[in-house]
Amino acid sequence: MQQKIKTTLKESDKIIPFFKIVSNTTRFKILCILNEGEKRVGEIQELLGAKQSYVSQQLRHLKNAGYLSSRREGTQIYYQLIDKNFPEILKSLRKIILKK
Amino acid sequence: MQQKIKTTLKESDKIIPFFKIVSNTTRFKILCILNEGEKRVGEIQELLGAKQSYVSQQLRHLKNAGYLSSRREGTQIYYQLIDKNFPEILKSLRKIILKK
DNA sequence: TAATTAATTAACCATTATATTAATTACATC
DNA sequence: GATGTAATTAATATAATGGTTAATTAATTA
Repeated sequence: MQQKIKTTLKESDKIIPFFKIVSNTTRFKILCILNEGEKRVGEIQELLGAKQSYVSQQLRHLKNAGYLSSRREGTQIYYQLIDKNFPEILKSLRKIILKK
Repeated sequence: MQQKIKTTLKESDKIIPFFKIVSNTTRFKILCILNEGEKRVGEIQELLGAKQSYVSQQLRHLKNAGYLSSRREGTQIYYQLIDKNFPEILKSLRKIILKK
């Protein structure tokens, strides 16, 4: 059993970075929004009711962490979710925490 | 679809507090340790290799948030997990993130 | 090429989180 | 009641986050 604990503690290094990313409200919501499909920065900003510059900062953060990719179209930039785990995790957490 | 996003954004208030708790390495590890069964503060401290006072602070934090309960036995205090969701969430995340 | 729009980046400040050290409480034993 | 041990609490210093405003880049259009 003590061995089982040690194994779990080692694994935590792979799980905690995910928690650090999604423990920020804005970042978590961005992931939820993009989980429904690609969006422009302006659309995300509008849905969140947040400052554009702050949304942009968090988008960059999420992109650097490997959760998002982006493409430019004229003056607008579209972001999309590239993480394979997030949709599954969200689905699973909704089921457990919200009983849905 | 836009409606679906709004629903998810509202729900996030119920999910994010969990992330804030477990995004701290010490707190997450404490939950993992206690997931295997009740433990004394000293045992937890030893498994983590952390300062006793810091472990104690995080135990209080987790207790205040409703994740733990405690009982005294002589000079020692035993903590145990009372959250029903955590074990299930951990199991689920291990499966998704670690493919186990 | 000046003006406009969309988005990013930089600079900054307030708040919160992390972690340490010192002081305190609570119990047990001599 | 003095001593020792286990744990908590208080006080504090430092690092990290959250969030704002202002400046900058990049593309578009008059």
